[in-house]
Amino acid sequence: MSSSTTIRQTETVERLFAAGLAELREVGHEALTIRSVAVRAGVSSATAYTYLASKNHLFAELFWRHLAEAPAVAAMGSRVERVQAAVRSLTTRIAEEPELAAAMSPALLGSDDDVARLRLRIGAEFAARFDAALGEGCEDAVHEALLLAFFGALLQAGMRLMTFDEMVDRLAPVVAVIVA
Amino acid sequence: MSSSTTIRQTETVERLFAAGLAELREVGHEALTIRSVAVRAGVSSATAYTYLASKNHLFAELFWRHLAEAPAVAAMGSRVERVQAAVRSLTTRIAEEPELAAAMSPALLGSDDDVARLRLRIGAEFAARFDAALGEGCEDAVHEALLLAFFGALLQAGMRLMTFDEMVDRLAPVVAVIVA
DNA sequence: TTCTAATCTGGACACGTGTCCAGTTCAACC
DNA sequence: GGTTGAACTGGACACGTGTCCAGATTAGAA
Repeated sequence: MSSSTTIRQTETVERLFAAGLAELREVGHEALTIRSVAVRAGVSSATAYTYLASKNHLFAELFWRHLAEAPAVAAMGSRVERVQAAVRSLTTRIAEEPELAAAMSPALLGSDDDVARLRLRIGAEFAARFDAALGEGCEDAVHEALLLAFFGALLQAGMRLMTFDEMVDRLAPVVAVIVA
Repeated sequence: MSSSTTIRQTETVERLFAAGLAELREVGHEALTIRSVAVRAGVSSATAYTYLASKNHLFAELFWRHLAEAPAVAAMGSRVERVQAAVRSLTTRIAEEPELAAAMSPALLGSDDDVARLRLRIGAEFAARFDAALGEGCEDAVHEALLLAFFGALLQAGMRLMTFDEMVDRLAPVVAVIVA
């Protein structure tokens, strides 16, 4: 695989992800099909399937890319404040793309290898951010509790038991209980 | 709908759920199809679809029925101990049916009305059990934190980031942090 | 026994999924 | 400018989903 062909492939992949996001915003994750994404990207469906293992893989990748852009938070204030800031940064970022947020929960439960890889990365990203916010000398159980509560909130939002916008407010007192 | 016809319908439904569980245990939730469940129940697929809105609905219903059988815990010991006992009761019950546990997470994220109704019931069941274990005079945030952490653990197990068997041990210290 | 109304059947339908492959186009290198 | 090999195409495939409906079966009431 020479470098130039890699460039070509990369362009195709990027076109597919861009088309995927546009399609997702426009028709939602239920109505989106790989083939409709392929059409929008100006590519045959066979090509789409060589880069997108599945709908779940597409959503997981889009979510990961979106999430990675959430701003890091300043290392100032009390421990509780830092953690709350980290939570706020992540949740508001997620809430920016409601359709992506809705698509993400079921997608990340998929059993594709590509999805498995991405959810590890995503989990690690959450853990790293909470780690940074908690700072040195913090019980493992606190870190774990925080992570689980955050995942739980994601799940509840995915189940529509709360909205992604509500997450920030619901999590603030929870963070206080856990970190204090 | 006279009472006798209701009996007939009930029998059909029960046969479907029983066949669903047997099929689930045998081939797993990926390979299971509504039609294979129908065959096993000795019923046409058209009939199956009149009672099972979807695969997700089947899994959600089976999970709910299974969960409701988790033993209630005695109202003795410290608050932390009671909550840990409640968590243990639920998680061990869930772990008894690994395939059902694996099927449940994606299923509960479905958008059918039937699924939505069931997940409310299931969420309420969790909440009620934690409520009973926590007893009087407990901050809302603690209750909320507990519930979110439990949901989070379910999600992580669904994602195969941990096994359902590990849940009990991982949650014990988390409960201690939250309730203490 | 006969009628009636609900239940169940079988099989077709439109649709999406993900796979496959023979054949075409493209970009780079000689 | 031709050759080469990767990337792309188009279109068929087998399969599962969930819907539909005309007709056969069934159970119970008259």
